[in-house]
Amino acid sequence: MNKHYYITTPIYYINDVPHIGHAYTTCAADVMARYKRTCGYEVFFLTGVDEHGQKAQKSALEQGIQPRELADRMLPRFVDLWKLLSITNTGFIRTTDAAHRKVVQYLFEKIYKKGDIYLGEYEDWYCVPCEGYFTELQLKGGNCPDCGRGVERLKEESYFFGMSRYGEPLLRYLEEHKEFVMPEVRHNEVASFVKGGLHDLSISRTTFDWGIPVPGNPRHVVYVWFDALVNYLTGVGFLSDMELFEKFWPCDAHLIGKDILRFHAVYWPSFLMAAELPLPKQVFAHGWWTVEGRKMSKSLHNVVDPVEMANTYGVDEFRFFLFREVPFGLDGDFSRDAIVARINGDLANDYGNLVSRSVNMIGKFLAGKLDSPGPSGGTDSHLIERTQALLAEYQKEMDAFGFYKALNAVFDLTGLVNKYIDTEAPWKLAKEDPARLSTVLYNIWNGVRICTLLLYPFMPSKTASAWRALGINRDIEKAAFDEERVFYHAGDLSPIDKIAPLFPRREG
RNA sequence: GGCGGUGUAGCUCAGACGGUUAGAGCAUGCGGCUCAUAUCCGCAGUGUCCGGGGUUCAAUUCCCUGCACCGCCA
Repeated sequence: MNKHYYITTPIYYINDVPHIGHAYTTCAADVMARYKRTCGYEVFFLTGVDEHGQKAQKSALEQGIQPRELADRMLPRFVDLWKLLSITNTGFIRTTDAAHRKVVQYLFEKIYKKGDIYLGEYEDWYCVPCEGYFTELQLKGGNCPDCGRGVERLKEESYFFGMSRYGEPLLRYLEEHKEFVMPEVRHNEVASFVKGGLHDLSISRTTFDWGIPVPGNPRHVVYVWFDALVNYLTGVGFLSDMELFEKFWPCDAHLIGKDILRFHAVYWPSFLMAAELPLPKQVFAHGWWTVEGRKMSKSLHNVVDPVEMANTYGVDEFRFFLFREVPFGLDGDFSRDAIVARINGDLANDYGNLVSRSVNMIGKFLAGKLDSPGPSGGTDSHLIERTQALLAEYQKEMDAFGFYKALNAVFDLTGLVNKYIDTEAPWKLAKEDPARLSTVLYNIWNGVRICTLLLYPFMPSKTASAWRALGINRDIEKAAFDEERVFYHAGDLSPIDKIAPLFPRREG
């Protein structure tokens, strides 16, 4: 196999309780991973957890346990969630992995020896919960501009990364690679930030020790972001399995929330340039979810729990909603009304009902067995041509993380097939024209099959049921896009009979 | 304060290198079918395309300006 695709999520902070935002990024990566597999790519899909840092150390201390033990306890929250949400990651990294420590130290040392890391002194206002320094100007009323809590004056010896000298090369890279940061708004933000000039970056801490020690100076631990970003290398075998690494690096896409754009689009490429490693092809920053029109926050008690959503509405329905409701990259609003409307409208009425009526007609009118098609007429060609056009659109959008538009194309297709059924009226043909009937049902079967194929990355389990109901014995997870995209007559189908409603309608 | 974006049907949004009746989905109303999860298909709408000015034979689409909201930075 020579087509490779490497996609990542951020590593999630072990202290966090997983919410819709975590689920969003990870599901997006999963949708892309599944899609790329159907397109014949060998996919490496990495996610994981970030365990280091002052905040985790503090929590552990409060609970009277070691930070590592805290991490062990919290880990299942993420691992179990990904299992629940049908996530097909092929790699999972913990920043406490020995292999990771080795990579972080290796790179630190390499960049140090090169002269891009030097020892200096850092002084500024520091917010402990946010683990961030702020300048006098950034403070809001003397407090942390992010969380509003108090800050303390801190001075520490620190290693600095000479990021200032990477401003120019980075700017050039941004100009030559318009797709490096997506969507375009984010690209512009990054470019204007870099144009403003980059400062050297403090990349070690001495105020706590829960982290990776700086090689040769264990009083320092490596700054969390240096530690965290490097996971993208460790996770594909850098140093430990260079064959794997060579196959997948540079990364095709880092998926992130827009809040961590700067780390990924400025710091990370600078680190990589300093380490003389190729830069990732794309950083894609998606938007935030509000809840019933309001910002999601602990204090408002409106944090959306993905486990509850999956249990209440179904895993596939939840996944689908995330990408159907809002263009990927923009902010969106989550509400129970909205997800119910999507389930009833798109899934029950449009797609689900289409599957039901199609399967049922083949069962009822053809005794469950499809014949090869007879001569085609104008409506048939129209159906086939439009389907191919929509497929092309779907593919173009999927390749660029245009999930929303890709799904629009899918629902244009369900509309097209529903309309074809209406105009051809197989229930009449059953009485009047059996030859034409088998051609029409053959076309319908193909249309529904293609809808199902296109929905598979979003709803792996429901589409697998539909696939089986269509009589297909092959596993939908192994379906090859290029084989399945055409109308064909399959000789090896199981009898097609009935299907229980895939998506029962819900009360508001 | 600097840079960037957005403002179009009740709601969410698409769109026009300037040019005949400005679009889609949802919601609403009416009609049709009966294979199907009372589902599907068709029809009907409604809009000072944010305000003001300019360029032009012609602007909602281009330019300037004002207002509102949003993002990034300081």
